Amino acid sequence: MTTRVEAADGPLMSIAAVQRDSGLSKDTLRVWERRYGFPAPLRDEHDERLYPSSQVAKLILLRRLIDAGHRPGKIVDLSAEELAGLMRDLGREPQGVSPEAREVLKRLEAYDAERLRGFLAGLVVRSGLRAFATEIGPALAEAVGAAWSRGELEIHQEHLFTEQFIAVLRSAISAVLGAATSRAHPRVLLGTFPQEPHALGLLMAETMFVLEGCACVSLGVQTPVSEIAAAARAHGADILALSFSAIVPASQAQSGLAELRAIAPKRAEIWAGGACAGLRPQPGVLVFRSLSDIGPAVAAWRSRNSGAGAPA
Amino acid sequence: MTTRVEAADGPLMSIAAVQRDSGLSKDTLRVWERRYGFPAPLRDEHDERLYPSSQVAKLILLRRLIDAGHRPGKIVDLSAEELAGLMRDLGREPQGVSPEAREVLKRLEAYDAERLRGFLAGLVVRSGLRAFATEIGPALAEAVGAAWSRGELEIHQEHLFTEQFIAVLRSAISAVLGAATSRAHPRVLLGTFPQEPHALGLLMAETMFVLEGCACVSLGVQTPVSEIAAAARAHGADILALSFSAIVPASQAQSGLAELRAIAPKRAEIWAGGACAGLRPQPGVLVFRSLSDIGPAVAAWRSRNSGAGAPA
DNA sequence: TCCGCTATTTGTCCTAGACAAATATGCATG
DNA sequence: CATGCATATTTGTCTAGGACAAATAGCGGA
Repeated sequence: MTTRVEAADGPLMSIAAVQRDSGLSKDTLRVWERRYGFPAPLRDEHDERLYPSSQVAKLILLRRLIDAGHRPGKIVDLSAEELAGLMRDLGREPQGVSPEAREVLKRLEAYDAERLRGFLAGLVVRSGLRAFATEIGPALAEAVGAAWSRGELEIHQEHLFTEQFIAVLRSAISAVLGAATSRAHPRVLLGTFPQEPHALGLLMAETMFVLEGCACVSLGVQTPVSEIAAAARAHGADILALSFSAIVPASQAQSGLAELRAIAPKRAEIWAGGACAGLRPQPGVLVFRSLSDIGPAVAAWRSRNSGAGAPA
Repeated sequence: MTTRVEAADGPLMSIAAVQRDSGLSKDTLRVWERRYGFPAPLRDEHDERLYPSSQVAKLILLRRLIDAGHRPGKIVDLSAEELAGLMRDLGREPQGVSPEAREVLKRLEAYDAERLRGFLAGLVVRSGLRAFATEIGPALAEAVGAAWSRGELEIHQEHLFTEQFIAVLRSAISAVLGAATSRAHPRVLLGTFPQEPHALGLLMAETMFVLEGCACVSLGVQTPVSEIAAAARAHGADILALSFSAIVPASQAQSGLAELRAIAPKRAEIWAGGACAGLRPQPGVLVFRSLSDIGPAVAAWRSRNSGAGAPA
């Protein structure tokens, strides 16, 4: 009755394509349809679901709001306008963005990659790499994320920011690396679990370790737990540093850490950190709330292990 | 009857964890069990599958062989030894590896990240960035991939190689970038589809465009098709460059390209390339078989569009 | 205000059948 | 002998609704 004809509002997508673009699993898409009546895809001649892009757009919006703490049942029936309103409330900054963040957002809106990169590089030079990696950089990343949830930026602009940020951090790291550190201690192995595709947190952590003069090896993102343990043996790592962004469910982070602790060499400490909310310490696993804690922790490690290469 | 007791050979994994580590979908895991009798996971008290790590290891091996062209039904019943034999046949290099590749493999086996990076950086300096990005680099990547299929390297060593390779390429790119290119033409937007997490091919392509003096903006990996189109408008892109590794099913690459062609600005050309086997040209989409074709293609673009900023 | 218990919500897992898409095979033709 | 095409097989993804664990909210008491 009230169902307006929605066909022909753009291409129709299969459930697999919607899973890709929305990040909601096929199971979830089907169970929402059963429970809430949304999404309500069309069907092809073989009864397979075909999602109009308007519904996909709403699903993506719902996904963002759920990640931010809303519950599916409460918001699934809201209209597109109401959802947009929630998004705006969400990204409202606590106490105004910094002038640096304003500048970054301006560059992103103009889609000016080159100046954005120059600006970020300038920030590193002016404030120093340490302050950039611990304070300024994370604040910028958060401001960009917030602007995105407010709907002021599109995903591709966030991608653009991430790319430039990574480029700037990488080149700063290799500049610091000039002073060789291969025989330094502690030997740090960095990585993320397979669920975690975000390289930015990992790179900021690497920056901190490099600044402390540690011997760093990064495995990059999405390394299976068993491989991290194997790499730890091969590298003779003293510390395994794992990065978790907010998208990783705390439960998965915890169980992954427990598994890693079980199979990693005993002499290697496990240090975990990142924006993931429910991250808690467990036996043999340290949790870092802030990147600036890494420096003191490395110093503490060194005084603990000052006797020899191997701990007591 | 012949089922040996396999419990307690390491931690047991849920179907979701196996999907992560093996890359086989839950649906596939269940249907293989039904059809071939493998895998044959244990069950917990709620009848949920629990995979012993020996079976997961075999699944990962099967996955690699299938990616390389074997058929599931033919190899699923083979023993671990027979599968290992197939892997070795697979990775047999056509005509011996280069001395450079030997050096790289040696460094990887010793897990010596720092020297590996130094060696790669030295190669760039000695042979020049162009030769490195088109010839030497891809050959090294292939040699590492082959060594991995032969079972001589572990995944974490491949990760390590990729990390160092990316670091070296990035710093070379930013060195070239010193000469500002923001107002240069063509304006190139680079990215990959959501199915494609590999950054390396994209980075090599970016290197080529930067060397040609194009104004490059990379969105990084895994950008949804609709966002690539939106970014193309914002950036005023002349060329959209998409990278596809072998893991992307050709069908998905083709349909994604068709969709992109439909929604991207008409004035933007679409250039696709990479190791993906079934990649074929389609109306409005050029396919590049080799990175070294990029240079001439850019020159051709320039002579086509020499009149004004906008094409005819 | 904080903690612990119970109720509700929500995502994931289950089965087994169906069929599309991808690949292989057989056969005819140049 | 190679090449193209039609048919057969293999393989992955989709379907349904029920079940239940895990996550979260709400309530009551200290």
